[in-house]
Amino acid sequence: MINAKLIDLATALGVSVTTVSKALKGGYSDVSETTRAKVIEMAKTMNYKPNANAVYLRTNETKTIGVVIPTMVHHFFSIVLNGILEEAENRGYFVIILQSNEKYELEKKQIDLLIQKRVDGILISITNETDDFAHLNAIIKNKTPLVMFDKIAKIVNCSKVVINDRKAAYDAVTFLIKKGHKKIAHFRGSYTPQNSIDRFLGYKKALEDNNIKFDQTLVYVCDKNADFEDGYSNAKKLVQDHDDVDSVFAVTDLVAIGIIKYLNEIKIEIPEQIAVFGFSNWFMSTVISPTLTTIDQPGFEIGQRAASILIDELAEIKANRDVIHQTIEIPTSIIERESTLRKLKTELI
Amino acid sequence: MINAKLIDLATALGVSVTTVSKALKGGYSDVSETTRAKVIEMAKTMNYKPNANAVYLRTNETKTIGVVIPTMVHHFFSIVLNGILEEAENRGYFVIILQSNEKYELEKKQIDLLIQKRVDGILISITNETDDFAHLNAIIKNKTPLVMFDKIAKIVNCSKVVINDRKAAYDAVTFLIKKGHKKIAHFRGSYTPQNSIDRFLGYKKALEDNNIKFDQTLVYVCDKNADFEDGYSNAKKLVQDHDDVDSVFAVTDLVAIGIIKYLNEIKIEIPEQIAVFGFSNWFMSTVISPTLTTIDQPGFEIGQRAASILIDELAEIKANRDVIHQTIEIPTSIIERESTLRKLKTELI
DNA sequence: TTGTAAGCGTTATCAT
DNA sequence: ATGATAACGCTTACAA
Repeated sequence: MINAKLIDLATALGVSVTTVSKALKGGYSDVSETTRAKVIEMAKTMNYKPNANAVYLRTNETKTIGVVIPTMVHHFFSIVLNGILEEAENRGYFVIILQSNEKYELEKKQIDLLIQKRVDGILISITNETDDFAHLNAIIKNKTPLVMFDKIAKIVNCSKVVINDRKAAYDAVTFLIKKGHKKIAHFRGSYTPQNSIDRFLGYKKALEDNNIKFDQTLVYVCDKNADFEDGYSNAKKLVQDHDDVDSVFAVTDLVAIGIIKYLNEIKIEIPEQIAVFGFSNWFMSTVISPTLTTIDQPGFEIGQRAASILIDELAEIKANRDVIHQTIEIPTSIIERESTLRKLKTELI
Repeated sequence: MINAKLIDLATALGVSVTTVSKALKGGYSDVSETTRAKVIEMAKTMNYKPNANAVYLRTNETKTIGVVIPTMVHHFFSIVLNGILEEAENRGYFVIILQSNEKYELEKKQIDLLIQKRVDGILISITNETDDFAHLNAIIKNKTPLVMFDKIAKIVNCSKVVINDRKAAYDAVTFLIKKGHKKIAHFRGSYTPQNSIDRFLGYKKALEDNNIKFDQTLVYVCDKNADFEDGYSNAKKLVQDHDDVDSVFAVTDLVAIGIIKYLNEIKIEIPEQIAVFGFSNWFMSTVISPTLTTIDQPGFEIGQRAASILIDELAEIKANRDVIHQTIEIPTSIIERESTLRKLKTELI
């Protein structure tokens, strides 16, 4: 038998569809315990599973949230997704995940698909390309709650979950300065994404606040993809251009690992000659030699909070209450490992 | 306006719902080109998006496939998912992704949810725990096509996409033997998963075929999670137990990287003293020092083929043709890197 | 306590 | 070439 429906249970038991429906949902005072028990029993033996699509048509709820991210082949995003999935599951929501592959056009298309599915709400981390937000505003106008996380657009009127990239970068560079580093290079991301800009600004501010003159030639742009290759090739340039550089703050762990790889190859000692500081705390950072000092960017919590806020807003709307958008900043922290100079230990050795 | 529907377009244009529906779908000969153009125009201005749930109720198709995997925070699975997403998108299907977190009970629950959503078909890679397949057989009985990939159960009657783990392992160990290694340890996965068993059997067979006596004490079980920690701690044991071991074949890159990490720490040279061979070709393998020789397990293709077969079967069923299940073996290959002895290069240096 | 019937948005059959 | 209408599976207001 293919997918039993309410009427199948009803005829099998000789009662009405209404009774079956009420019995299964529970919370109705007007169905006797005995019939209720019988219905539930029968549902189990006939392996009844409610048809979510039909349910939606009546209730206007799909109990589904849609997620659009640039890519899932990315440690950070896969952790974020985990946070989203856990929160959604705990609160009885499905999750549909779509990738934008860092393409604006695809992002638009994916949102369209989610709307066709009539998801109850949408979580999004936008692409680096995205600079027109009409498709996001359309979602909001459509009364579908939207929560942005990680890669957000400040201008869009919705709740957001972010980290403070500027502060985190500031802390990282200050940490290097405190350790005695003076000539600190920065491998930045490309010019458009907000977090790339913010990390750069944090770097610059930390230098200024510590009376170190900002030197544009110490800034290298990783605009390919802010990945391993970028780090590797720019590290090559760096040591050619500046033989006296004593540390690098990289926009991403992947870039930092590219740097480490190159420095290892040409036998420059890390951190004794050049210290390296990453960003994100990917698993890989614990595995590379030397292990990488980095900023922990708590992906799981970001995902969880984003989902939680979205589902809260859904509840508010259902209860006909006003939704107040909020922007949550998840705190980051420095994870100190081998790739930065640890004065004490070095002195002991 | 919240989500325009057919009737909104119809009243706006002064035509019937039927006409609008036909015009939008296309392929109907009985609607004039002029009205058709008008309808499409109006659909655009009113931002009409069909309600997928309502469509399903009529067509019995959700154009959605469900995917259940142990975890997505895993390079291999995230690549597989990419393959699935690409194929599904090209062929006009949605994808709902659920995680089982390696828990049998959760796997069952996730399948239930997919059935409630009335997905057209299901792709699954089962958990290591799963040894009862009633929930999978129920899907099949339910006439929902099922395709298993990577972690499969031979006994379940459906199409499958796999790699030949035994052969791949056999090739890996043969490769080591050809390079002159004689005392080859194996860090295997736990006892239940089929691919862990198969890789072990391939290892054993390669030894036998090359007249190397199988030594049980050279086999270490990574049963925690077949992860980095397992590799690291077992490497410690290995060098204590066998000071003359000359190579290790690891069940997974992650385990291999744990080994490399430990050997690096105690200054054992790789590959000169001990060669290391991984399995899966994770990105990390290209980044670790020395880079890791491994088996390339083409995740993208696995995902793509699995999705393709599933969607093909959907089409067969729709056309009322018989479905013939197939088992596809995606070929693997050896990726040679620094962690195994390369006779020529070493001699040159 | 139980049942009848309308309606959700769409498609498809049958008239016009 | 266009439209009226039934049907998909479910929930719920209302009736019995």
